[in-house]
Amino acid sequence: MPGDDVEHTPPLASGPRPGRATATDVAALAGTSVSTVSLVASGKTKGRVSSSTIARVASAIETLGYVVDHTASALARGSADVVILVAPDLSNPYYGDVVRGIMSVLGDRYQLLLSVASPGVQPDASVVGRLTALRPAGLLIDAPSAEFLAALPAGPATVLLDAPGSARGDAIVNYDLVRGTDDLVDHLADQGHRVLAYLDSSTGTETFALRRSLIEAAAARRGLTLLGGVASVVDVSAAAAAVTAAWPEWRASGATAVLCATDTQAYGALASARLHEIRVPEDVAVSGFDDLPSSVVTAPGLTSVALPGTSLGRTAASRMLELLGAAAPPPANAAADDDDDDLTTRLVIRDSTRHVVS
Amino acid sequence: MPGDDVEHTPPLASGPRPGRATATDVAALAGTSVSTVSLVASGKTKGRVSSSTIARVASAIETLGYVVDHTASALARGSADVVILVAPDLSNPYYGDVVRGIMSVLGDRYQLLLSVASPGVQPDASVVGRLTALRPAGLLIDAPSAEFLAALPAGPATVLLDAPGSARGDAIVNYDLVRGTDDLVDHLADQGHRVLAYLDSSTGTETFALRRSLIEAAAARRGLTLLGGVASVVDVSAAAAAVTAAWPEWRASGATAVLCATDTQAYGALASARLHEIRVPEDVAVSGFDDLPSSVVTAPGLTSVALPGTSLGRTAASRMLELLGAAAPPPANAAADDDDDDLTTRLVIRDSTRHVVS
DNA sequence: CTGAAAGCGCTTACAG
DNA sequence: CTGAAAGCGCTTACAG
Repeated sequence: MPGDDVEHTPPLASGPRPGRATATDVAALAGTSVSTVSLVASGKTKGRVSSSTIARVASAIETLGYVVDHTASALARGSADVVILVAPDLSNPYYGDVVRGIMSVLGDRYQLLLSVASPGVQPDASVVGRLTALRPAGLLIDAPSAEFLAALPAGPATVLLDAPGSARGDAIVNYDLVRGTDDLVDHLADQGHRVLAYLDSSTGTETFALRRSLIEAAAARRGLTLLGGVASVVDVSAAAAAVTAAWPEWRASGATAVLCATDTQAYGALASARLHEIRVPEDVAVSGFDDLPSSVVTAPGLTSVALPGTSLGRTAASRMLELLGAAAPPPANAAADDDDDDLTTRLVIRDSTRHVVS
Repeated sequence: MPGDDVEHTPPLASGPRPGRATATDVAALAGTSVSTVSLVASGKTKGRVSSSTIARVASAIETLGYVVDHTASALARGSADVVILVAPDLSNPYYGDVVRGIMSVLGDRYQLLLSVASPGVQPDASVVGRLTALRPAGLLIDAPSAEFLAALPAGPATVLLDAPGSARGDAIVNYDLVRGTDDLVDHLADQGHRVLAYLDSSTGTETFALRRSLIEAAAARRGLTLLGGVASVVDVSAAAAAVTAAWPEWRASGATAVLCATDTQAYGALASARLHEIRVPEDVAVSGFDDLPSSVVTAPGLTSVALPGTSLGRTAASRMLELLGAAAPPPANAAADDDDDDLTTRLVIRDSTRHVVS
């Protein structure tokens, strides 16, 4: 009789083991080997385990609350079910959207590990070493600098987010920034602005270089003058200080609009304007990028190029699942072709630019 | 001659090994055993390894760019150098501060892994299982619900953040909310308000229950009426909708001030007021909690109870290092006693409440 | 279909 | 001071 040759399982009288149940515990309870437990736990039973054994093991797993030890599994398989997101900064609420998009696609299959740098500082090579020591299955790199990319190891699957201009062999997911920036400059030109000032981000990531050059191109197309050379980190106070310092020169050059690389910096511009009794939009128009939730309630409401962060996250995560050979969750709408998510940026016009320059 | 008995190291002619160098590689290069490499790599050489051996191994480590494999190390030691932060939501920029504070204290010693739930949803027991399968050295739980705490495993070191009312044996780091809420209610009472409306968070975490009860207590102390029962998730639009719906009743009850559980919800209140042409602060005063960076530039500027998020993160991380037996970095100012960081909340008064009710 | 065995790369007593 | 060996808990050929 099958089952008779099973040694009497160690008396459970000794109480639940301190700590987690192991595959050995499950095997003992189910009367099988650890190999079989592993097969069942990882779902690789197709044509290899009888259904009665599967049932027995499954119930033992259930009873003991067994969860595969991630560390041991990672060591044995050579890589962990962990995807690491490297992002420059978390204080920008915009990243919350990206993270949410990523997690919605990754689901339970992979853990998302976050590696954040200090504001304005890019993670360096030593970070990369410690990161890969965790044996991640994949690396998601948001808004990287060129130096950081150069230090990246070749090992794990890598997807770059918001990294225009990177020519590595990696998968890259970028916003379509052209639409939003063109619309922004067109809108300002239509309002009668002739001289625009640009507050850049000093973070030194490619996405900001692209934003600047797209605005330059659009300004040239419309015959507008663009004043550059001013930058700050992505922080309200720092941006306010930079704007305050730049103001005399901008004024002298006849600038009537301040375009900022991020909404956060635009908040600084608004604060600086308020402080110096410069009226927005009457004296100067102000715009940003990101369309943060709070941009609805600033004084005045902030015109902004909206970046679809959740779409970026979802698309990047889907790409990652492809690279990892895991099936991406089926798209909700079968109409879409490859990308279900629209990465087009979109201009949101609010009162901060609603004034016609005479 | 020491070193002569070293087998000629495998010909490097075959090129750098694909993948990372292992302790075995280092041992071969240095002419020692893996045991010794392990000792040197982890700095446990005190009285166990000769300085010449240390030097040899160190240089081999340098040469090969050896980094201890985190996974294997975690398996051998029983726990990983990973600290997991469980937070309800990342879209609130306030969490950026907390994360920054935590990382500044954890430094290179531990990796911070982030587990975020969907907005308004608490992570449940299955999350806990997968979390502990990673063998984290510690768990940092921010703003947990009672149910979540009940599902927590006893294993890893745990520090609760912003979890008033939790009576587990865990280390808990809380804000001192009394000061900020008392000042808020006093301020409103001084301005002549007699009936206050409260927009609660529907997230169901303890910190919000405490905020409400502290406001209730302060209102009672000052003889004010507090209207409750209205709540929304922490989201601008949701809050706006909730306020819009509540407005008739609040008006009828004579409320002249709307206190919100978060700045984000206060933004919604501002947006709703603007939409319905209710003037702030003339018709109604509005306040929040968090003092987000953008609260400086809302229209009008938002009065808010500032929560020192960075301090919370730093303090919690220090507590964690204590629990883990790792020395916390020495406090910058030796004056402080136990806590270097001030967790006192502070009322920041802006225009949204600057109107005397007649 | 099933299990014994080797191996993932470390760490840690333990014996020299 | 140093190294051989066992073990962490899995996974995966491999042989039945």
